[in-house]
Amino acid sequence: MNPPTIKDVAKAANVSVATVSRVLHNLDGYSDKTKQIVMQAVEALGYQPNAIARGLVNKRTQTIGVLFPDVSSSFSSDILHGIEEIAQERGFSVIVCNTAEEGKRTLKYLQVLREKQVDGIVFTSEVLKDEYFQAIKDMRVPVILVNTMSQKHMIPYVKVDDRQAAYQATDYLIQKGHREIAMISGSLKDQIAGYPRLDGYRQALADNGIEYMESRVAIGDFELESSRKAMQKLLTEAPPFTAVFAASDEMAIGAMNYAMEQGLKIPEDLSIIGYDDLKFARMVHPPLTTIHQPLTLMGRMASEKLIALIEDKGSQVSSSIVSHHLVERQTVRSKP
Amino acid sequence: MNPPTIKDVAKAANVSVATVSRVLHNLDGYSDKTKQIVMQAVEALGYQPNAIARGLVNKRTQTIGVLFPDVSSSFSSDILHGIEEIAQERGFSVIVCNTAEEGKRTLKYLQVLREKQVDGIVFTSEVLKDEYFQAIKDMRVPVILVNTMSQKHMIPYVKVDDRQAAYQATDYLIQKGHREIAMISGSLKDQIAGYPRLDGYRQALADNGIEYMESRVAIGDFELESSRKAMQKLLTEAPPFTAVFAASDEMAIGAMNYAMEQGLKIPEDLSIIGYDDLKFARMVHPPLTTIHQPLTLMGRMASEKLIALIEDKGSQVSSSIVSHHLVERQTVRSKP
DNA sequence: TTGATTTACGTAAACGTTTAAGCAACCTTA
DNA sequence: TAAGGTTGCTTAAACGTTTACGTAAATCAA
Repeated sequence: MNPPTIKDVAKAANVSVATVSRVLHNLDGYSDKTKQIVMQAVEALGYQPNAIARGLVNKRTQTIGVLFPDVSSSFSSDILHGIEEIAQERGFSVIVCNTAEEGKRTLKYLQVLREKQVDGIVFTSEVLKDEYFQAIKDMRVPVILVNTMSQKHMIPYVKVDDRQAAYQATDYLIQKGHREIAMISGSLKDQIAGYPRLDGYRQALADNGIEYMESRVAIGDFELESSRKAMQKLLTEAPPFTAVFAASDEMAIGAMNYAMEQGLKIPEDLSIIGYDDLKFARMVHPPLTTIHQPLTLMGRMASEKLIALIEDKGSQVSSSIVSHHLVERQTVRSKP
Repeated sequence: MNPPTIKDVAKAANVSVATVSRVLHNLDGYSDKTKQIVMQAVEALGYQPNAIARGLVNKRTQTIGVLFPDVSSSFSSDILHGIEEIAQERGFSVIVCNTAEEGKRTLKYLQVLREKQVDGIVFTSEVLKDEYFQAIKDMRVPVILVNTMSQKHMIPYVKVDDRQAAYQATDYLIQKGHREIAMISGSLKDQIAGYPRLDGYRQALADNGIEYMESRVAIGDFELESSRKAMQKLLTEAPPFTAVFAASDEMAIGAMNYAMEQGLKIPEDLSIIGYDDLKFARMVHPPLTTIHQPLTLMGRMASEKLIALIEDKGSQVSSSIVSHHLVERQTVRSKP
């Protein structure tokens, strides 16, 4: 009635469970004949190993936990895709956790992951608060950061160089002949995707001898609605500009839509460049020129690193700054 | 050195493990004083239960597996979000599986889920092949279908009525005064999102006394590129039309972009209605009028049903046809 | 032939829980 | 006071594996 266990197989094959276990694992210590018999019994009973029991003795679950601020975002799910791909290749399962950016939920999830004895954790797109760090440290499993990093703790991470990418985006606009360039930034308190991108923008202006004007930067929250407002503000209050660098694709698109509604033509009247290259960047019209972040690749890399740490404790893995690149589509025009 | 176990707690509190287990589970059979002592020991040692050991004896892992054809799609990740939300509320973890629509991968994943002793499975957006069904049946855990169903097997599912939704989309165009209506459909072999939607379209035409013309339907694969081609074909080969119903948002957007590139104005020259209401439907310009599928809700419902089946075997849960609705944005105009 | 080595197993402990069964001490009740 | 109940525990088996250790038989070397 119950699923057959290794004992049932042993009984059926008239050997001990140790022998069954050994043939199942391709160890040695049995004759070819016994191997045949055991295999037949396995077949006949339809035996499937129980990973829970195995996990108990091995202290390994072949499972990793992944935390996202919002699993349903295009951003997160691309990363997840990469993580899952490698994990599955290497025989690991992944438990997804949606933190909703809430500390309580996050901590609760960390506890669940601990109780479930996951072998490692990847933590994405949020700042690693001290309490999270402590919780993870307590559970003594490796952790990899994706699209975030920690100054305070030496934890391997995978991310692009936001400052440099923002620099490049801005510089591109400048090379295209623009000199009055506005920016729609995320919160400056955001040490990952906020401040550094603004800083890259500022640096690019400086290096090209263009004055930085605070009145030309508006702050959003990386999402659509906020950037419509930001755009409205820029259009009414800022000194004139011919191009905008938005710190996320979603904000770029919000800005673009608002501008179009105001009768501006993109890119004829206004050039826009985004950041992320999410799937919908190429779906909008005109398709968005933007900074590409290789999210799936980042997920894969994180998975690789994590599994390396799990399988070879002792080994040190380093952080990776992955290379972004600018993808030219149709929202930026050359200014004569 | 090793994490403390229930035995360590027992030793520290000078009681048996059974007693510790009971106070941890709020059963009775101990005095208030012992409870205090045990709790103190738990605190002092920082004891955390081991869910693997627990799973072994309880034959319950509090884990469910979820299979997606493509985890990174906006569609899947919205469903996942809903599933995760309820699961976490009810104390379940979710393992994500990306089948990539490959039979081999799917079967491999089903085996992994079996070995990991998941308590239930949700299977989404793909036809449940016989071999999948057999594998799941063999593992004797409940399963819920989302955005798909099985004629052959009685398995509870959660989905919208595709035929009816397509009917409604088409009928809406007709009510808006259109009579020459093209359709960009998915593959007619697709028994879920392909044929039924075409059929709904056809039925709506018929009910309004409009002739169905095969030359006005083009076939795509639900994705962007295919619908550009489909649109091109319609524009060059089909009898003139004033509106298009696309069987997915992504196809609607591809069609829309192609039309705009050809100089058509949306919705002045051509009305378009989509299907899905994915996140980017409101991001494009003009924002897409479309059929809303409540994906997150569907995920939640699936989770609820699955957990009900897990917790109360014996109980029968029914399928749900969830209600879609049409969301009016700006890609359809009233024809005078 | 003898002793050593190898082969082919079996035995049993261990992993960290839950829980049925048992039991001593105390409390009722008649 | 004896029989029965209750309270507050402990003991030990069980869940399904892995694996260190033991051992009998077969093989080998000298």
